[in-house]
Amino acid sequence: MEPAGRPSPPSLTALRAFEAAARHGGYVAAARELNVTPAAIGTQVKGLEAWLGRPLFHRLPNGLVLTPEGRAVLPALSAAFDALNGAVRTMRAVGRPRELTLAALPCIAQLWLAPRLPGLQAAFDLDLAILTRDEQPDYARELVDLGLYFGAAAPAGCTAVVLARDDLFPVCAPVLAARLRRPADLGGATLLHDSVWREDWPRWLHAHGPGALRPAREATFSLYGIALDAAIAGSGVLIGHSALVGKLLAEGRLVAPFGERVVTGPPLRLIVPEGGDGRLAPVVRWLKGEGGPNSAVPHDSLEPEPVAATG
Amino acid sequence: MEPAGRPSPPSLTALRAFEAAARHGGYVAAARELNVTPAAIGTQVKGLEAWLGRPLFHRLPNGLVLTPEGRAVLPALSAAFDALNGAVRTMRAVGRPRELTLAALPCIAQLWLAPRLPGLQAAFDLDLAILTRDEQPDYARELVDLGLYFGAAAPAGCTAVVLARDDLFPVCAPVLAARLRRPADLGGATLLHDSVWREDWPRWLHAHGPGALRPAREATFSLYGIALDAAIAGSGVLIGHSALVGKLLAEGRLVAPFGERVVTGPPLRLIVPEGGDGRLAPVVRWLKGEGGPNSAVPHDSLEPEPVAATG
DNA sequence: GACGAAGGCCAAGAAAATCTTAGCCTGACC
DNA sequence: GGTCAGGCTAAGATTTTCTTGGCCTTCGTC
Repeated sequence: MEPAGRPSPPSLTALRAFEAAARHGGYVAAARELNVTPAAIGTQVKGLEAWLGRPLFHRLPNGLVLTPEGRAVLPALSAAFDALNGAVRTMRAVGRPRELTLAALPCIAQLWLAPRLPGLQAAFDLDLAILTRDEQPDYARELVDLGLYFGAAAPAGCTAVVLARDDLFPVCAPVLAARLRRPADLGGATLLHDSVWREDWPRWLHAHGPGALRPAREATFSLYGIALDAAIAGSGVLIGHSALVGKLLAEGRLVAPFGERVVTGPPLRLIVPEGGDGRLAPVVRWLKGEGGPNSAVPHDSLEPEPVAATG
Repeated sequence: MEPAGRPSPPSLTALRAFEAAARHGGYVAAARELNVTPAAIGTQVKGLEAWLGRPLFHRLPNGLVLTPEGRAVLPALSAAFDALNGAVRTMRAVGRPRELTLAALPCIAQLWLAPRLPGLQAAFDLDLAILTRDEQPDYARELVDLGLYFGAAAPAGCTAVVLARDDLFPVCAPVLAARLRRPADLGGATLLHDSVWREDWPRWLHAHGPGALRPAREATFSLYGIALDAAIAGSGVLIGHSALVGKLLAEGRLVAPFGERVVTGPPLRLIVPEGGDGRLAPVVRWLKGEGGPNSAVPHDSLEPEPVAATG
């Protein structure tokens, strides 16, 4: 019953499943994007191949590779779905002009964005939806108007505005700082880690630390915000991100015992999907204005120099 | 459960239903295009409006009118679906390079195309699918590679090649022709009609007929091919279309009793959707070559003049 | 002014598409 | 050689989508 002859088009679901699988090079990733199981993707792709009458993927033992046919149609398909998603985006923007969806790293949402939310809402009368996600969303596919992430470059199809440079340096509660005069003193302290930023301490120590450091204790937190709370509570020393801890430093709840010794990470960027509606521009401008003054880094010497993107 | 907050996109089905409804300006037409019932379209559109949070159509007593929101998003949506359909078209072309789908008016399929099919298949080794439809398909939406219709102009998004001019004139079996020396003689004959070409006789009579004609009898057929069979059988006089009856005239099975008295209708055109794959070009060329010689009109005076495409 | 056709709306149930679960298989990698 | 990741399949469940049938309004016709 498969070569029915009637040129009834394949289902849109199948096309979308194939497009996602082809773009990601695998069912698992495609399934994640579409919020289904890999088996569902596989079924749809198989159906599409049946409709076509020939395979779209070579099933190699270690994964999928597009056939020439598949490779030939993927660009057009992807472009079409991008257009479709763009249409949906403008549709929502037209339908709910006051709604704005922001995606951000959880810690950015908590530490950078949250304090600025009242001001943002006061300035624009917006209904804000905050989406906290560890990975940047696919702006072409998801209904996200803006993103807030650390990154060296803008994702494809987006422009990016640097909101604040990001310098990494140890921070701790004032009571602990008294005992920390030189990096070597960290040997007697508890080092606090964030699980997704495991490299923060190694990077800083590599640049500024004593040769071999064996800290007294270590603790790892799955959320940077919690780690910061622990640091404030005096539990140990955490690597602070200047873009996020500026306010806490200004308030004196945290101090930077080795203030001038920093390493520089990718800056905090505001990601603006291209082709967005005009109502975004003032918001972008406002957020950009917020970036500078309020995220004050504690070292004047670092301020004037504009940040260059690193590979 | 409708304002869920999660920006999950609307279903592709709903988008497609809305797009079709907006394009056609009504659920009924959209339902026809998508092969569902109007109620299904209505449900989907309602769901999309619920997702959006505001209506896309004004429900006026006499029909639907797009709201400003709807009007704002329609172009982008239509373009996206056009792109999607284009992608599917190239997909199928890539997957089955030997397959070609031709849409044609039933009478054209029977009288013009059928005799040429063997030659076409011999020339190109194609798997042909013939789709007979009274109305031209929407080439951007349906998997149709070529169309054969009478028409004054090419549909939007298509180019057209004139295959043959179309002149209308009475035809009948030779035995009947003896009694028809002047148009006034038609008063004693049976006039054969085609139900979709009801205007053929009036048009011809208006141009060439006697003032007031009361034919002896009339008969109407729902298919032109059947009407032609009736004419061949001597049942009456039919308006012949030069593009379709050339062969029958050449064989002598029909004659044109008032040969030089014709009215000209829209020419027979080959419709070529733009953006088609390259494999179409030779087929178009072949069909164009077929148009001239084989569709011989019975009057030499008409032959030499080449037909120019009209706007 | 009654009537029928056309078009849209709705609710309930049917049908179909889609998705998940669970188990199997493969090659890759330690 | 065990484990893991990724793809395949079948069967059954779930969700989405569609149809049916009835109601309502308007419009054009007689």
